[in-house]
Amino acid sequence: MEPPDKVARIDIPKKAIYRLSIYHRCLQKLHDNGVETVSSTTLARAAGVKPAQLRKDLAYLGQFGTRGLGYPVETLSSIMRETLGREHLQPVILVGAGNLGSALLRYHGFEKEGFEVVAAFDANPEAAVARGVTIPVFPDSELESFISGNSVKLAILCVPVEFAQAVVNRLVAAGIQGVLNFSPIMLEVPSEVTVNNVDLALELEHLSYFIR
Amino acid sequence: MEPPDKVARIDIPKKAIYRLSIYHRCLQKLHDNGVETVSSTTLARAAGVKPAQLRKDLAYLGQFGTRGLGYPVETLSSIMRETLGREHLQPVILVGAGNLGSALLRYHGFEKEGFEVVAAFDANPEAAVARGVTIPVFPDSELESFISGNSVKLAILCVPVEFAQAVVNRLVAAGIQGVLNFSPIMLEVPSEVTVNNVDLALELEHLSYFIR
DNA sequence: AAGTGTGAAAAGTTTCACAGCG
DNA sequence: CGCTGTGAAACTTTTCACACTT
Repeated sequence: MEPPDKVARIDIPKKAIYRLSIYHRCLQKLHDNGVETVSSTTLARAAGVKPAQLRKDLAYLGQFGTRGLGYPVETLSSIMRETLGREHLQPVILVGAGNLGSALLRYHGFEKEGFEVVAAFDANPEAAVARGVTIPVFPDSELESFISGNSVKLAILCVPVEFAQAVVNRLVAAGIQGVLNFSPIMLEVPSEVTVNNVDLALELEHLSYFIR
Repeated sequence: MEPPDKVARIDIPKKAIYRLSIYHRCLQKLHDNGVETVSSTTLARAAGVKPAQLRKDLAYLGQFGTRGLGYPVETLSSIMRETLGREHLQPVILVGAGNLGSALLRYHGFEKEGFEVVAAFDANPEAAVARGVTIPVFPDSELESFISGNSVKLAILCVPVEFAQAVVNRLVAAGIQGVLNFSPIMLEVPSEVTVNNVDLALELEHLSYFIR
């Protein structure tokens, strides 16, 4: 028995999904500038990809272009918002408001792109507040009740590496379905949960390979 | 005329290089625990990959395993340190000590993995110092002289998105060869310069696609 | 003339399966 | 026997080239 999954989603290649988010961002900028139509060549240049790849990626969403003219910015933008699951504002929680975690909270880089970080959790909430965090910081014992009470599905994980697996287990048990993990560790989660790793030291190490 | 490039480097697949860094980290941990030999199955599990892939990846470095036994932790570790360009401590600068930049400086996640952030640059150095940054923060006018004077090759870029391209142009002109870019923009650089993007909002957007 | 949509070729990556060595 | 090293197969992703539409 196949799950009654939402349309199309199954066949879009993983890497294409990343690019769709980039296109989405470019389209928003074009829309803000009053542009109504854009060609694959122009949008591809803005996104840093080849025109053919852009067209192939957009084709996963359906046929929205007009030959000889290009793509309608507004239409494409809302189709993508829907496909990417961004029609509704997603609440996000942050777990581990230490050095990095509290920095991300003050950074507000997520809010700018339309995500609302609604609460943070830490073993020591007072310390986080003292670091200048303005959103509510709760003791981590309240994690489970907050997640289920507020139907939170996304979490940003910034706890020290030795606690990461234990904490993610609790998050998953409480209903979290997507985790942005900043710990340098491969978390083990059930297959229905998605983990994205942001490993800063790894990125630097990768760079150091390419410098002569 | 081919450049007299260092051995092997040319044929290692891009994605394998990321994994080599992960293996390197796992090997260091094993070494700290006094383990002398490790099998592909064990190391693969620690790194979160399949044994066959691990063996294929390690084979890019040469033949170091002993059949029936496994790989020598110490030897492999130093081969990898060399291949990844980590024999010598690489100095790194950070440009843009605002909210995110100064947070990364206080985080010390890079130092833990053996990179030394030697200086930071900002249009307003005093503000960064006030944020509790302890390494020297210079006005950005001193970027060029510092980079060439100290042979810096790696930079972490945390300036606001509208300045990112202009700043990276200066970095490249001054001799920077690798950039860890936190701005949500595709930077244009000459092909001999490597840019790694860390786009936090993009990662969240990617997650929101996968949650039901 | 300009620009999309798409099959088919090419390139890149992962997995398999097993020969061969210690 | 256990475990590496690897050629070949399978799979995924990118690029090309051009028919087709406005």
